[in-house]
Amino acid sequence: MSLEKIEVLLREKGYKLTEQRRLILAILQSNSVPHTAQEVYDLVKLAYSNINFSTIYRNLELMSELGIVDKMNLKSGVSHFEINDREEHHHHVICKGCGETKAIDFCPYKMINNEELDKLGFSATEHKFEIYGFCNKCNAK
Amino acid sequence: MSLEKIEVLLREKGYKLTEQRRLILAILQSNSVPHTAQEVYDLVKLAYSNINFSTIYRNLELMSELGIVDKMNLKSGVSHFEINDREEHHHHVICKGCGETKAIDFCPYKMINNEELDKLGFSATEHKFEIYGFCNKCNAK
DNA sequence: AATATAAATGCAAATGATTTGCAAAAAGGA
DNA sequence: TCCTTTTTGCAAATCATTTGCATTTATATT
Ligand SMILES: [Mn+2]
Ligand SMILES: [Mn+2]
Ligand SMILES: [Zn+2]
Ligand SMILES: [Zn+2]
Repeated sequence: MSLEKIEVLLREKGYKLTEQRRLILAILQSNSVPHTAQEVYDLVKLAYSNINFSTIYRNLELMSELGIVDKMNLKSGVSHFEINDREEHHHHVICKGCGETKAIDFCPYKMINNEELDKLGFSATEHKFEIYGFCNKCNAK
Repeated sequence: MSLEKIEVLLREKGYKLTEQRRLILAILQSNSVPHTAQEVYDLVKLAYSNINFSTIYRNLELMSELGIVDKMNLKSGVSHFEINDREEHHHHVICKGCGETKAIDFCPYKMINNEELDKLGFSATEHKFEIYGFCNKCNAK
């Protein structure tokens, strides 16, 4: 999603595009991998030393409600946030050594047959698929 | 896994099968769905009112390291623990209304072709797959 | 440009889940 | 029974995240 599109989306709902929001988005857009709130905070702080943690959290939360970012609970229990660029969602491979993540294109949800869910009387809204392991760097050690 | 097997497994590693551990296991075995530490605590407390939270946490953690229970981070960020009965692992459907979970047999990992992971230079150790939505009860409301 | 109003921020304190240090208690073997 | 090691309960600490509130900022209106 382009910054312009995001701005429109915010405006529509009565939200404003502040400097802080711009910076948070810039971070997320520059490297499209999942970041923790802490990581976003540290990086934003370089350009805007007065930034506060609650601003980071409030905005990541807001943007994830608006669908601008994806919020995900990886193994650790700490939330990770990633910009929602592509029109197709994707899943990840996560290194337990260094934390590096890579996108994978395979989506298991497309494989599942809806009868199985119907049988359970369940209407699905979302799903999560992640593979954990070690990247080649961490494997070598 | 039977209680006897579990006891052997603990003993082998120099651990003891205490009353508290027995009770925690009994809870997890009686209803084989994911429970939070809080839920386990509340239920154990009925039979052993002096039980402490740290005992619950320490043991759930230990048992998950030993593979006796599965520890999972569902959407909420609160850890859930489930006994590791079956010899085949399984995945879950989780109701966002009432929190009820149901097992599903479909495992996406079996579908993925290893070339894709090899290309990423990644050696996989585990994976997570969950479907979120609403059960028929919660849907009706 | 000055003013008005709602939204956003920084700060400090609260929260909730989980972890830790430590002294006392319990388990199991000698 | 005695000894050694593990386990427990308790209280306090930690870590991520959230909240209340006074102040500041963004933007629309005059
Ligand atoms: Mn991604
Ligand atoms: Mn299950
Ligand atoms: Zn998918
Ligand atoms: Zn699987």
